[in-house]
Amino acid sequence: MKRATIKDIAKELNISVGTVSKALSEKNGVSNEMREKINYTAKKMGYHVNRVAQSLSRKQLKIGIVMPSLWPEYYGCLKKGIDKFLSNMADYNITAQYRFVSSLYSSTEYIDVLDSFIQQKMNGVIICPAFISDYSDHINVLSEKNIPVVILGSDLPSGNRITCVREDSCLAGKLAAEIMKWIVGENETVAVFIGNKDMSDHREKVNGFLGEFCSNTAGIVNIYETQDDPEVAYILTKKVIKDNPVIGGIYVATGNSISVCKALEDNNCVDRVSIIATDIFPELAEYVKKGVIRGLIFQDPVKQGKIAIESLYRYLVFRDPCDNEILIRPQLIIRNNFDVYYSMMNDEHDTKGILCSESED
Amino acid sequence: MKRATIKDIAKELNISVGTVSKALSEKNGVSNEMREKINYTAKKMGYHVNRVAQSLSRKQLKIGIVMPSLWPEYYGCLKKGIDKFLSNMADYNITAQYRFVSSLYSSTEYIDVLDSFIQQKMNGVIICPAFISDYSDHINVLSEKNIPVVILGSDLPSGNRITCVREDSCLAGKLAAEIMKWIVGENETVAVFIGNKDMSDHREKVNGFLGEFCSNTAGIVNIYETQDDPEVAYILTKKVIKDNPVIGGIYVATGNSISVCKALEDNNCVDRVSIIATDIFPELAEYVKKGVIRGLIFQDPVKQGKIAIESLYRYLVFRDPCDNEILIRPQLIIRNNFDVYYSMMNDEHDTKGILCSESED
DNA sequence: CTGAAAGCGCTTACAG
DNA sequence: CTGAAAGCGCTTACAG
Repeated sequence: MKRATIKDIAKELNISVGTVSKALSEKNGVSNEMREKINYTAKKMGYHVNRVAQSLSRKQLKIGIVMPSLWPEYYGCLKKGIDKFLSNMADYNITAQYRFVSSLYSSTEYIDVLDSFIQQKMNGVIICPAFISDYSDHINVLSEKNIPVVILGSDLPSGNRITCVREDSCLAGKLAAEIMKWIVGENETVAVFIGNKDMSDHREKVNGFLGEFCSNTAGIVNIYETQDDPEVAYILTKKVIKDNPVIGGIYVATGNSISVCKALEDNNCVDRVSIIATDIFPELAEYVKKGVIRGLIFQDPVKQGKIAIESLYRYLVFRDPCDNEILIRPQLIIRNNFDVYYSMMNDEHDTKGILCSESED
Repeated sequence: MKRATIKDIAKELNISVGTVSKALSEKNGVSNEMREKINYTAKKMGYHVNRVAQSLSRKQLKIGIVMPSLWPEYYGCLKKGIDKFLSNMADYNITAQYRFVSSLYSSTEYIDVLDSFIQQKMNGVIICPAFISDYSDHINVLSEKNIPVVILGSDLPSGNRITCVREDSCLAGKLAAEIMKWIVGENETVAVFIGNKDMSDHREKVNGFLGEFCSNTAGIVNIYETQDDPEVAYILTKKVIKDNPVIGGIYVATGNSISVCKALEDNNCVDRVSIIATDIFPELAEYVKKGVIRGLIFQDPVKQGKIAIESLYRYLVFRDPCDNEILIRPQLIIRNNFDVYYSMMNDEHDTKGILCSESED
């Protein structure tokens, strides 16, 4: 009935609990022979470490986190997820230090921060990459020093990390396409707006969308880059609806849906063209209600942050192996459930202590 | 920097930690004067109890759970959610006892179980109601003995419970209707299948659906009872498609979607009639792929179970207040994301320890 | 390499 | 009503 403890193992083998503890947590200072005996007995007795007792007694875990200070709408959500985990785990003897880099295009800042994390003997590190990313060597330095690294938000081309947590972009594109097919007429065309064709997750969304949308129809699709600039998105929308008289829908796979909606309104096209948007912003509510935006693909960045630090914690404390990549599944939002998701995002009381995980299972 | 502990409070007031502990956990045996001084000082020092230390030292929490043994597809999911929480919280010194009642229509079995829970001095109780429910007096007996009760799955008409965790049926109906409007043609009619018109959550789904579907169209809708019987659902479908030559969709708000799909196939109507189904079953996969089922409203019963026991635990240990009712928001599933949800449900490795909650926030 | 001891922050019988 | 002490299951300097 009662679970076996290290005390039970120690008694069984007539040794001290300290030795058992050291062996089981893979520390040095135990002979191989002893270690094997202990592991064998632990397995035999069905021993599982008690995490509660463990976190009460071990010394504090130090996590370093680095992210851009720009784009708070996005990176702020990742941070919110991390903070949420941290506050839930406040009793678990874990502490985190944020460092913010000011440029999206420079990697020297990242390198400096990473160095300081090494000097501070952080137990683990989370990196939210910006655009340019040629510091994979430095990630390898961390991993050589046995400091595990989790990449969060979007992946890096290389570097030795334990996992990368990001959205399932391809599925996002597919879902958008599946809905789009229901909404647009048979002979209408469709446009896709993304930020940048060179970014892998943007490309994945497009590929997902095209694969699904064109699967059993002859849907004609054009792809446009907004550079994640609202003004570009506005002008582009105007141009697209002028150039394509039979356009029926736009999939805005990036954050500029508000400008797109405005442009549609200003040109009296809201009845003709439907929008599938990405993620939730306060300003979207109005367009969702009006039916200009017919659906949203929500890629829960808060959840991404939560999962990232949870994975790191589990790796550090339980030596839990990580999948090479953790993809967060996008959620489908339409008019009627917009409110619940929206209030979920803004709810302050959701910071109250929470116990049991929503790791993607 | 370091958080205040009861030791700090005791030192500050020159008293023993035992007294501080007793006062803070609202136990007897502390003078009012002392209690107030301690509470004041605790607040002043920003004290928060360390839940980790607490659960290591307190005696084991005993939870009693009673549910029907019938309908394992449904109640089994609620149980799975509870079990998931329990396994995540295995180190938290908490134990549960399940009791199963064999009839959906008798309340004497419930009363017997509840009595035995009282005798066993359970710290808290979870009740999953069946159909007949005239044991609210007994729920009040529990609450008089300071045994908190959580109702799970569907609510009871009365009785003093701390909360009830169930699906948001009205929203489920609304979502089904919003999608249905996209799918069916302007002049087509629609049918709704529910289990029983007398059950409040079934009625709520219908009301949600009607309110949304008829809002800005002249959609004609007929409501049918399947009695949750696959054969009835099959016959009914046959009848409905015969009687309504222009029917375009059926919202199956109950668990019989497989029979409905079969009936459509057997009568060569899959191209004419689209289904919006409820919840995920293995047998649905085929019909989702084929496009017979165009959308599913998933009301995560596993999550309901998880949230129910989490709420009870939090109430017991932290005295966290509960909302009178906790409604789980339904998720929208279409062809492209069916697989992720399906695998999520069946995944065994998701029972591995998990830390941080998905309580509805 | 191994062990004895102190400690993490709390609760809980048991004395006084 | 209050306090001293043992204990929950583990880790970690420190001796030997």
